[in-house]
Amino acid sequence: MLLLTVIFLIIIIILFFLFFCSECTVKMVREKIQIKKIDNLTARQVTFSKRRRGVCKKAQELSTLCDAEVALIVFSATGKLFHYSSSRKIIAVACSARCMRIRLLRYNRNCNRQLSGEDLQGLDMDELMKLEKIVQGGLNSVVETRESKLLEENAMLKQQADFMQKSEGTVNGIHQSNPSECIRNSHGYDTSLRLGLRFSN
Amino acid sequence: MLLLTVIFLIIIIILFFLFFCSECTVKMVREKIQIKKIDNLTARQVTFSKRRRGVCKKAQELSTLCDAEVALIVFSATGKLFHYSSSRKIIAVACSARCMRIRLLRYNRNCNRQLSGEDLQGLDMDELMKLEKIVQGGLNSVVETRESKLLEENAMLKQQADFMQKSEGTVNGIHQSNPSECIRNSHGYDTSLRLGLRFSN
DNA sequence: AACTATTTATAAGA
DNA sequence: TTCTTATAAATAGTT
Repeated sequence: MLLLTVIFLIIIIILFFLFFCSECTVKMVREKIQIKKIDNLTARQVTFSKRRRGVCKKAQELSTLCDAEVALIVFSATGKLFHYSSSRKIIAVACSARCMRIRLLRYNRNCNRQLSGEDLQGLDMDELMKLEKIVQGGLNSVVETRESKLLEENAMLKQQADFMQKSEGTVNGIHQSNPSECIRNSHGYDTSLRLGLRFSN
Repeated sequence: MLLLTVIFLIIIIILFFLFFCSECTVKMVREKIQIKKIDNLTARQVTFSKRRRGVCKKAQELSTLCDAEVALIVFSATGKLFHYSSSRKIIAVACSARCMRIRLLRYNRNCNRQLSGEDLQGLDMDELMKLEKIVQGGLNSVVETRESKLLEENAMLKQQADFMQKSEGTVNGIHQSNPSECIRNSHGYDTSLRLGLRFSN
């Protein structure tokens, strides 16, 4: 009887020991990370690889579960492009809307100077939220005055082309040297791409 | 002594009971979900709201931790737009690249017909991965022949405008009726936006 | 909107 | 890079 009691006591003690031991190691082994730039290059690259896949998966799931259209665009610090889009149209829609806005801005301003590279850089989705009203108010005038605006439009397009050509071959101001290294996405495509655009913060 | 032993036995039994009880309820209370469209409308909307915030947070974290440029664009099933972008440029870069590609395709094809709505819908990021080579091979000819192509370019732009105007006010083929309902993003902006574009699958 | 039991993502280490 | 493990984080179901 005494022996039995001792055995049970030992079992209880072992259980408590295991419990508290794991409690202690919790805080030793892994702390929650701070959301700030990871200093160590290797760790940053590993985390990028893991989390990029994680975000992409989440985006896909959101699209499938909730019948939503989702597009995700990621440029690594080395200038590689990765993307996911739930349908072929979502990027086209966003870009068409943005192109519309650029052109409508020009009409509404009655501005004759050429659109500069800086103007192009400053336009993004943050400004798209005002698109609807601008489209409603400005589209008719676009159509009505388009004949007299042909050259103006083309000046803008030409400037866009020049802007891209000027920065050709540099990303983050550094010439890329390893074009063959690439990662394939979930569709099996090579999405590694040097965009040929300056991309500074 | 006997009493003590019995007490320990009872403790052990209770522990095991609790253990197995929780094991059983595991499979009762929550199964892992299948990644397919959620049938119930309310559940789908709730999940959309939760997961959209989740993906957006993940995108932000990826950008901060790994020094990457990230853009996320989400259209809900009702046509509302939500987005996150780590810098003001990433969408502009993607759109500029896409616009370049549309125009270069036209030059390379030596095609005189007007770009149709279908052509616009078919172009997206999947094709952007080939951009660099096209830019390298085609940009010079763009600049050289631009004078004779002014009208052709404008035909394309005009067609884009018409395409947007034709579908004005409908998303997924359904007229929206609640323009005032909106959700603010992390920047505090109203990103709810009816794009005025047909958006079918 | 809040809770919580569970699944999922992922940091650290190998 | 990929695997494992243990913890942190996200979230499905419920209230």
